[in-house]
Formats: sequence, C-alpha cells, structure tokens
Amino acid sequence: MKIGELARRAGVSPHTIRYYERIGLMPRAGRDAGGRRDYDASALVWLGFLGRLKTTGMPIRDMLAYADLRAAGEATAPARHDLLVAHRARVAAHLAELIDSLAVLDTKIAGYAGAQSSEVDDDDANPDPDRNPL
Amino acid sequence: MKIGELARRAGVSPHTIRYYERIGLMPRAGRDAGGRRDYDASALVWLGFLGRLKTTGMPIRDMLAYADLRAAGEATAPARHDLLVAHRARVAAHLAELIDSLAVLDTKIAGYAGAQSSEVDDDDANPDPDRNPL
DNA sequence: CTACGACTTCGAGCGCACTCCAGGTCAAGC
DNA sequence: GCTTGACCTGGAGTGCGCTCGAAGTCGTAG
Repeated sequence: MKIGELARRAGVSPHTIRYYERIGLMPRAGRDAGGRRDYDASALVWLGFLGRLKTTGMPIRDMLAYADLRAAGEATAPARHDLLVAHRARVAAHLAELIDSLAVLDTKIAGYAGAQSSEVDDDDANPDPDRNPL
Repeated sequence: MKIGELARRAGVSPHTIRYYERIGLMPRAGRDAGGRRDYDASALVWLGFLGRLKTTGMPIRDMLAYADLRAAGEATAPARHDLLVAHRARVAAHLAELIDSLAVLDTKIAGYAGAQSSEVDDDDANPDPDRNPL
C-alpha cells in the first residue's frame, strides 16, 4: 500500500510517516519503480504499536531506543522486555494520578452543581468520595 | 509567603509561577515593600488545582479560559461548571484509552516473557484478557 | 496530449509550555 | 561595610513533535 492509504488506516498524516522514517522510527520503506514508498501490513501494525506507546506518553526518543533494539535482532528481546516493563510502571503510575485527579474534578463539579451563588472556588467543597471513577 | 516557598510547596519552579502570572493564569500577586511577590494560602490552592488540570491534560489556553471566568465573578459559575464537565469527559475518554493501551502493553510483555527467541514482534501474541489493569 | 492528484526531497516554521539569561535590587548575617 | 542569596524585569532560547511549503516527478483518466 502507498503512504496515503497507510496514513489513513493508521490515523496519522503522510507527513508524520515520512518524519518517522527520517528519524528512524520506521524502517526505510521499500520503493516502487517510481520511487514511491510501498508498505505491507507489518508497517500498519508497527504504526499501531507506536500509537499505543504515544497514547501512553512515551517520548519519541524512547520509542527510538525500542525501534533500534528491534532492528538489532532477536538478541535484544530481553532489553526490549525490560524497556516495556519500565514503561508500563510509568503508565500505571500516571493512570493512578489521573484517577486521583478525576476524583478532584468530580468534587469540584459537585461543588458547582450543589451551590447557587455560594463560594465554591479554592477549596474542596462537598466531598463525594464514593463516586465512580468513570 | 515568597515565591520560592510557594514554588517548593507547589512542586513547580519560581520561573513557572512568574510565567503563569505573566500570561494571566495566576492573578497578579501583591508585592512587599521591596517589590517582591507575597502570597497567601489561596495561591497554593489555586496552583494545586492548576496542577490537577495539567495532570489531566488540559492545555494552558483552557486553564486560562477558566481563570478568566473565575476572575469575572460568581455569575460565571455555570460556565465554569460546564467547562469542567466537558473536560471531565475528555479525561474519562483518555483514561479508557490508557487502560486499553495498558492491556496491549501487558500482552506484548507477556509475549516477551513467554517466548525464548521466538517471533514476538508485530502481532498480539499470547492474549491474556483477564489481566488486572493495575 | 494533458490535466490531475498523489507522491518525492529538503528545509524551514510552528505551537506549546516552559526555562534561562542579563543586569539589577534588596534584606539579613557576619 | 560587605557578602550572600533570593528576588525583580524583559526578552531570548529550548525541546518536543510534528506540520508545512517549494519545486519537482509519476501514473492514470479523459
């Protein structure tokens, strides 16, 4: 498939894909007779995985480290494993922070909902600790 | 309290606090005889709340909108409420995405753990759907 | 044959959220 | 009196992750 289709399917722009190739995040794509990039399904899978890493807040330089290990062959599997485990821990921590902050947000919202022109700002009014996180 | 102490207590740099004041995210602080900023506890609470908004991914321009409404008085309480509710929805959506991606990460990690030099990359090997998100 | 859209490279530009620097002021301790 | 450290202002610089523009090539439809 061409870069346009890959981009559409992965939910990114062709610009982004070229940028990823430039910095080494995508392997250099094979070209057709006219010099255009031609991708197979594995490129889509890899882009999808990169998207997961991005969603979970991994900086590009870390993705690059992972990509480089991957390109270096099977011997780097343990290192890649460790990288993912470390990243997982950071994601879990961030997730906990988010859930925490969501509760604060809900408290604040409850304050606004419960108070008609009474003071609401700058304090944790109307606590409602048993609120469902989602 | 002085800016240094506020910064330490809020977990940000004095630079950041001055920056927030410059862009209108913090109200202009009162000054002492020597022209230095002097804060009371409410500044710390407000900074803490800004931190929550930041943790949950709110861009500064949106915080600014909230801060402006807040500065405009009690009449804007409904608007502020709506702003927070909308933000809450985005946070919840992001949270769901994160949990999803964490599961993918766990699948990948399980693949690395379970396979000695067998192919692991580029596919969702060894699914384990009942894994605990945290 | 021609027009069109999708592609190519390279380099510059952008938005965000800080972060730092220069050059100066001020208050307290020795 | 002098040093030290925290503070002041205004403006420039940084790192990240794209995003865009210019100028040109290619392949298919009409």
